[in-house]
Amino acid sequence: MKHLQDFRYIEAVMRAGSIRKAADDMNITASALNRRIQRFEEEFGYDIFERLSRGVRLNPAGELLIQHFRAQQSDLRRVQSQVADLAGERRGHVSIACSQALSPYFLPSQIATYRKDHPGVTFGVNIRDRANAEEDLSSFRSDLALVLDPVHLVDFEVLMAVPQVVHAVMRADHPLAGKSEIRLRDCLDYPHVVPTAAYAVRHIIEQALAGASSRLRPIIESDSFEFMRHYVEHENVIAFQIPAGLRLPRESGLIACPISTRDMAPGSLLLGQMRGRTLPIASAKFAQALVMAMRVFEE
Amino acid sequence: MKHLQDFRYIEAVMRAGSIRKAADDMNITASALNRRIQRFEEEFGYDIFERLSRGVRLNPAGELLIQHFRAQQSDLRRVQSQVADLAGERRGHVSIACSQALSPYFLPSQIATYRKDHPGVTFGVNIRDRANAEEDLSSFRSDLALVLDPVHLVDFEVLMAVPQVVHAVMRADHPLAGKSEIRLRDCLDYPHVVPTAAYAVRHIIEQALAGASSRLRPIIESDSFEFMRHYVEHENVIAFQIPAGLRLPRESGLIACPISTRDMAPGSLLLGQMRGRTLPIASAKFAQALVMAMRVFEE
DNA sequence: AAAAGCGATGCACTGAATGCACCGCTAGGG
DNA sequence: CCCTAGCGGTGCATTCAGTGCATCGCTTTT
Repeated sequence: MKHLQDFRYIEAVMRAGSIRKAADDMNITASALNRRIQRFEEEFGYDIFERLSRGVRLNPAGELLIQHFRAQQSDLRRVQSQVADLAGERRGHVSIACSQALSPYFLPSQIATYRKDHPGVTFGVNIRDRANAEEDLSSFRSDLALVLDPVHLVDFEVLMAVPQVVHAVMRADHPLAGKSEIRLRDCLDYPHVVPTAAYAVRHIIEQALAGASSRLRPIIESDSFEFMRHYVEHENVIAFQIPAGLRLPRESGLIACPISTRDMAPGSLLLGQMRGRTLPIASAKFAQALVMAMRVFEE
Repeated sequence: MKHLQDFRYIEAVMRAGSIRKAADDMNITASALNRRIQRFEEEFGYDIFERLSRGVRLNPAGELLIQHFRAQQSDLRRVQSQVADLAGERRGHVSIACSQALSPYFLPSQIATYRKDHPGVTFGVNIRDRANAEEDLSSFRSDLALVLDPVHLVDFEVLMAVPQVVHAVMRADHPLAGKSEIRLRDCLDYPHVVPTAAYAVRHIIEQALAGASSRLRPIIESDSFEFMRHYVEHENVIAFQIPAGLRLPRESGLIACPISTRDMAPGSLLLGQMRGRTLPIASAKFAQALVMAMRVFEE
């Protein structure tokens, strides 16, 4: 869309940090780009860049403006999607930021199910940790976010929330296997692997241990749940995961067992969007489908 | 802002109903305008006008697009206002749609009070009946609406609500004067003047009389509360008004007396904005001040 | 002191947007 | 039944806003 050209240039300058570099990126001369920005600032009424000796940087006014442009661009896509819908095309694109835990089973199966009914809809899946997912929403990079215990909750409008009790994952021949629930301190007596601090599961465990006498003594810290789950198959250790991130068929030889809620508060798996935003048709419909799917985790 | 030029042209065509008329209005040739619109439709991906033999008309896609443009334009004003605010200019513009009842006393005094502290803020006051006020919000013509019993409440986000018992206004020498509250049927035994059907006060009275044996026999129907209040000074009749629309000093010789709530449900005076919209700083601040002022009508 | 990198600006040029003239079509009226 | 008025659409010449080039003045780095 041509009327957003200025925005594209401004964003390029913001990214590049200098007009000349941005001009190079955008295949235009620095002088032309410079004048575009000067003209825009004049029309807008205020400078949006502060001129430094080594380039330029957005000032607070510019930050506000970028946010406006992003919202506007996203809303235009929503309008186009709605128009496509009433033109009977049934197309659309859904972008979703989600926690790593959901990437192997939950989200793929949900998307596959949805695409059976809506083959024209395409998806963008961005794996983000609990802090970054919200930023994805507010910068309009993702329409939806599916996150365990997000950090700030500003700009995060909750569409659905379900509790997720952390489970201990172990081999079926582990001494603790077979119980209906496990105490956290029992887990710590055995070798265990835990996620790094960026992950909600780690955060929940740390919270549970705050003030307690026991401490984590992980033999492995990892930022990959996939790695940890597979490691359990090799060494008889305990890993931790939430139900929505699990699918353990009998032949895998692994079992999952809930940690007692006496020891540990359940996490909250939240589906959310940017506060106040009207989602494109496709994203809104998919969010609806996710809400239905999440009901299985409700008590 | 130059990047909204296409929008201005599209809106002009929508208003004029034909490209040629719009071209005339916008001081451009019809061919240039025609091509701008064709180019835009191509970029956008869908036609936004249906071509009739006597001109053009927005199709549903166009309606959606216009709504998008209006929201975008309004949001750009908000950004400019916020930038002005952080530039220390403390300027801004507040547009408010309000019921006629509030135009003589309540709103002027509120605005005057506000402008004492914020002399840089300008105002646009649009008198609208209870149906039109909401349309003003959703087309972004007004930032705020202060309305008695609005009709639809779609897109209307309530910021504050206070009850308003309809009062009978009469001369101090009227037979009914001096009571602490009046029954509605007693009013009807005396000559009375009522607002026309577009007004909430009339609607409340009609609702109260639905199914009752008494009926309105107004000697005058008017769409001006100002006229009716002054008419009471000339002929000893009863008029109706809400407290927020009244200010009757002793020397006016008029008194107001509440109609018994046994006869008539109180109306609701609502302050609202377009649902989900982020208001410009100035409007949000003024809304806050109005909310405080409306508290005096709370029970 | 020199070099490198930056934003700003004067000047000539180019191409996208415009204006003009005209086409084909439809609705409404004599 | 034709005829005219009004409409959207289009080919072509023209114009001016946007661009590229060269260069300036400045700051930072070497």
